[in-house]
Amino acid sequence: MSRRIIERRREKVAALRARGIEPYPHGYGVTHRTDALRADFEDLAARESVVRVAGRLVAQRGHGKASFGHIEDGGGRIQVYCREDGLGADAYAFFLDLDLGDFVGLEGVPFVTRTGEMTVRASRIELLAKSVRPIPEKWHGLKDVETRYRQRYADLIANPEVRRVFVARARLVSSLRRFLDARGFIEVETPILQPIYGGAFARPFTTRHEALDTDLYLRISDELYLKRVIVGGFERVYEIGKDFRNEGMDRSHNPEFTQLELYQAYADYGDMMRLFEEMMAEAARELTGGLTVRYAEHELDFSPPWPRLSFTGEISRLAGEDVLDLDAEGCRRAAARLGVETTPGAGAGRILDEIFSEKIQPGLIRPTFVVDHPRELSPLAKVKRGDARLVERFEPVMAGLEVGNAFSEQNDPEEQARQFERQQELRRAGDLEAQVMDRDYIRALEYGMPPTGGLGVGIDRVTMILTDSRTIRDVILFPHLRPEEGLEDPDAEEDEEQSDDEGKGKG
RNA sequence: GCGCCGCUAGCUCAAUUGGCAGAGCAACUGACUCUUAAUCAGUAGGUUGGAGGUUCGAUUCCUCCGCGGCGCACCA
Repeated sequence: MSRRIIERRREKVAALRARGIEPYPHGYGVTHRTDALRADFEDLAARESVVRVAGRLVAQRGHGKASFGHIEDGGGRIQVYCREDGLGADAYAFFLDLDLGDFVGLEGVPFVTRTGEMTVRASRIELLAKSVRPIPEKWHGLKDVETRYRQRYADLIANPEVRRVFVARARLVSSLRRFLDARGFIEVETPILQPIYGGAFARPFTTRHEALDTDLYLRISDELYLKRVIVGGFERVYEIGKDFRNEGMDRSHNPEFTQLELYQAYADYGDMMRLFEEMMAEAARELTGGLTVRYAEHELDFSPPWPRLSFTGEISRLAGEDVLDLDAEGCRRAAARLGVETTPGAGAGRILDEIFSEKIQPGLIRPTFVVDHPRELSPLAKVKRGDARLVERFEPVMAGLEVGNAFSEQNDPEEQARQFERQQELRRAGDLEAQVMDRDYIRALEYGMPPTGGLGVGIDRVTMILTDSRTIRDVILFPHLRPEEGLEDPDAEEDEEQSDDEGKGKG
């Protein structure tokens, strides 16, 4: 362990305090972030202006009576130069005594070195926060994936590209908000703790409200509440927030994930497709400057319009027969011919979904809308005009990844109630992901909901695409992991040893 | 959940068929007033993820456990 290093630095903290230097002061008057300093550098250097910069000391190169270092702040890095005859012996010794990882504030005049690097020649140095734990190695960075996820702070310190991903994520979300706000959508918030969950096929997390003596669910989607808001008269609403699904985790699933859901009155799923295309094109433009995005070995072109691909049409083409004419048994035989394993007891729709997911979706690289799903798979969608076997629904797919789900929303309360009842039957038959009857939602629809288009977008997955990330864990700051064991004991031990250790001379 | 792979110093990685556990960076001591992966000389640092077992001897072989990664199954 790093016990010796940490102990030595803790001793430094104590020694500084003994000398009347506070190792954790309350602030520092910064005049320039490093990017601002860099932008203005020539001018500041020419006028020999005194600047004050602050950041983490990330490199230190001593040369006897002169030293270089780099400090890093939110804007990047800047080189600093200290020399004994400029600072005085005490201040220079203080600089040499700093450790990599310390936060420092530094006052001085900008200049350009012989090698052409922008540098601040320090005239005063202050410690702003002592680092007692060694930061990861500067050259190889921090590679161990487990440590990177568990200690994201260390990952962010060591790996600058990680920071870029999360900046991109923030810019994506802000771009989506701007896009929707500009079109008259208003952002609302709906409950995360819900007495009845709904809006998707998934098992929920359960929690408990003690005062009410009742179990609650963490929402699996925002859908049913947002449509209640549409019933209430808001015509364009959206919410960006966390949903929670009690399912397995892999490169495209985290138990909690961020979803954008939006609903627009008087719109249908065709309108939602056009909205989504434009929204993504704008986001791509803002993040990458263009409409093509590099993902793995692919170039994804976001220029609208995207191809529309019929869900059942593609399967029929593959199966060599019209799968809409088949019952569950027929679908099962078709799946078997295609070499797709099916879940025992699954209905026709579910089997078609299994065929699609395995045989077609992985090949959908360029942004594509998969449209018109079987009714059975979509209890909250309206039937397709002209074909009662289908619903008006689409899923945008890119690089083989589903990034959303949308439909012309079911607004007939009787039909919705029938769909819920069918789900109840599936539930009784053992399908844990079947949807739950929500009588209050039916009551809301009974007041009348205008024809409405709805769209859900997986923000994490879109971020993956736009940042060329292979796993969802790379776009979530603190992805879900099993709890770390034995973390607290060693720390307690450490403290204990430190306090009663005087006579033992450990090491 | 099941299968395969991994876990060695603070970080990144080595270690022949089972035979004294090593290097670079970081750390520590010293030299060096424009360096930048600074350089040079030296020093210290390990319960090899944990617990058992086989063996004269285990980082290495076996069993169990923990954590992670990948694949399979379900979803956005």
